[in-house]
Amino acid sequence: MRIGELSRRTGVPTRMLRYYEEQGLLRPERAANGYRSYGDGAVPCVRQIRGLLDSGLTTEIIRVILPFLSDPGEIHLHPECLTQETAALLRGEIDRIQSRIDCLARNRDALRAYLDTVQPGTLRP
Amino acid sequence: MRIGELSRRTGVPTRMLRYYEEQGLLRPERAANGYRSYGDGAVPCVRQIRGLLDSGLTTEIIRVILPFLSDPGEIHLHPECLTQETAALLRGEIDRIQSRIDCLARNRDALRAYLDTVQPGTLRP
DNA sequence: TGAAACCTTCACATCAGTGTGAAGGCAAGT
DNA sequence: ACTTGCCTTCACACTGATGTGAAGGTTTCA
Repeated sequence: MRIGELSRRTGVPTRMLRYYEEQGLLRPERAANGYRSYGDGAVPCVRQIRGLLDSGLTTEIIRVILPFLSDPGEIHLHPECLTQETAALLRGEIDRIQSRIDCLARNRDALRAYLDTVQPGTLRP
Repeated sequence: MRIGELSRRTGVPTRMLRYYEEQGLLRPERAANGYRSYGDGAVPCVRQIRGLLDSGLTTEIIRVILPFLSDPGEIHLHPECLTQETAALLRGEIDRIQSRIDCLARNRDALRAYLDTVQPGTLRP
C-alpha cells in the first residue's frame, strides 16, 4: 500500500505519515521508483501512534516504546535486547502512563457525577 | 499567597502560572499593589491543570471543564447553568477522555506484559 | 539607606505537532 | 500523447506550551 491509501484508511494526512517516518515511528519499504510501501500492519500502527500522541506522549517516547508494543513475541522477546537502562526507562514510562490514567479517570468520574447530579435522566429540551 | 510561593509549592514556573491565568484557568485576586494573591485551593487546582495538560487536553478544554471539576456542589449545581450545548460538550469530552484511558491502559498492559515475559523476577545485574 | 528578593508587564525565542504549497517525477486511462 | 492523480523532496508558517530576559516597581531586612 502506498502513502495515499494509508492516509485514506487512517484519516491521517500524508504530511503526518512522512513526519512520523522522519521521527522514526514508521519504516516503510521503498518501491523501485522511491514510493513508500506500507504493509497492512501500518494501519493499526498509525492508529496506535495517533492515540498515544493524543494522550500526551511525545514522538520521542513513542519511538522508544513502540518496538515493545508491536511484534509481540518477536525479536524483542530476546532478553539480550533489553538493557538495564531500557528496562528502567520502560518502568518509568509505565508509571507516567499510570499517572495519566489516574488523572483522566478521576476527572472523567467527576464530570460523570456532575452530569448525573444535574440531569439524572436524559436531556431535557 | 503570592505567585512565588505558589510556584514553590507546585513546582510550576511563575511564567506558567501567569500563562494559565491569561488562558482563563486561574483567577487570582490582586493586592493593592497589583501583586497576584492566591488562595490555598490554588495548589491542588494547579496540579489538576498540569495533570490534564500532560494527558493531552488543551487549555481551551480545561477552561471549559474546570468549573465542573472544582466547586463540587456549588454554583454550578444549579441546572440552569448547564445548557444543552454544554452538556453535549461535556459528554463528548468524557468520551474523548475515555478513549485516552483505553489507549493508555492497553499500552501500559502491553509494556507490563513485555517486561514480565522478559524479566519475570527482578532485574538482573 | 541600601541590598536582596520579590513582584509587575512586555517581548522575543524555542519546540513539537501540523498545515500548506511549490516544483517536479511517475502511472494509469482515454 | 495527454491529462489526471498519485508520488517525491523541500520549505515556509502557524499554534500551543514553555523558556528567558529586560526594565522597572515593591517589600523586607540589616
